[in-house]
Amino acid sequence: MPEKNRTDLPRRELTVGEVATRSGVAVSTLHFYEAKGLIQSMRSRGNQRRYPRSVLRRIAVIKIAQRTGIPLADIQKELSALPNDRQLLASDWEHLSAHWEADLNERIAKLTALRDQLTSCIGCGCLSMRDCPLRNPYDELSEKGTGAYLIEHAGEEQDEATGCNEGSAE
Amino acid sequence: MPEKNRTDLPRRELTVGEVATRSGVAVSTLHFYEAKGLIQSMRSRGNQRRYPRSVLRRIAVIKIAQRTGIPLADIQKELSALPNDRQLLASDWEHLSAHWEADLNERIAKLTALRDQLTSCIGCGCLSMRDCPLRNPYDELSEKGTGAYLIEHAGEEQDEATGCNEGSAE
DNA sequence: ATAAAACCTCAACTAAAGTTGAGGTCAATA
DNA sequence: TATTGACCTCAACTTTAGTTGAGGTTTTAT
Repeated sequence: MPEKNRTDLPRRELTVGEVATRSGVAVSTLHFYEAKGLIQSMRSRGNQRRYPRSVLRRIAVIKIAQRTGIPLADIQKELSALPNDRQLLASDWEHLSAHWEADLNERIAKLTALRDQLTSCIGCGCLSMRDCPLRNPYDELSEKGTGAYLIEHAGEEQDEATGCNEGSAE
Repeated sequence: MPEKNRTDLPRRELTVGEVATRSGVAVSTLHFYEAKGLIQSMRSRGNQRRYPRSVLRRIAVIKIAQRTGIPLADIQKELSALPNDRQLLASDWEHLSAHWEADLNERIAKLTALRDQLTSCIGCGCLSMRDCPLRNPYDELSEKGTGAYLIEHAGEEQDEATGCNEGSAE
């Protein structure tokens, strides 16, 4: 029966193991987050990690951001760009969460648009390069300049001009 | 000026390069997809890949599925589980797209729930393990039995019972 | 016939987000 | 005090979705 009282003074610093169980992330992940600059730790004389309780809040924020689909590198940037850099204030949370909410909304809008196109194309199945909205992802295009549009439309004139519902006309 | 007429008989088999430009994916990606069993090719006497035109439709379907967030391995499974396995019929598309639509809807619902929680928590920021809906992702839980719930709630009684809006109470 | 463009294979590399293991140290308890 | 569980570092491995490069062959056009 490990993880016992451990001199349970009301408010001590936490060990990695304690942070791990209380936050629900693995010890190796805490090491990893530290290496990536997402969290910091103090060390005991014996070089073991010791965390202030505020790290739990920080990890909670990281996990929420991840759920919204933000990559760790971006989370790190935003956390470290905070005025103070260490403690997460309520105002920080307000700032971050508002930002992430906007991000989430964008991704939801994108997926919803895709879903609607898919819905309207289920009965069709033409996938025509010219006519099918599924084949013309302009939104993708504007979000990153891959040049996909130009590539996808090269040779368009004489190719793939299949009518709707032709099945497998090969 | 490469990629010229190349004996432009009305309907020939396509080379990798042609498939690449017409589908908008790189040649290396076509190799990769073939290695993963997502597409197949015939070979010329000189061992070069030759594709039937139907491969363009197949790639279109793969790309759409990817946009919805389906991993390639799953796409491969679904494509290879098709009655016929080679040509994509309109009925196949109907089947696949209906399935993916359901999948998409689920993901949209999840993100929307998260967004709503985020919205309601922006002004709060308590992130309380006990009270904050953002900290209790039951949906995640039911989708994969990570045991996150139990871990996240271990030691709940005496810890992290922070009230709302306490800022950084460290 | 020959040069250039396109193609081939195979191995190695990339990025993200971690996990696993080896070899060794620290700390709390019996 | 000794043991055991927790901890340390560092390197290597995992997965997904590809990309890059080396070294060599095939096609096509001139």
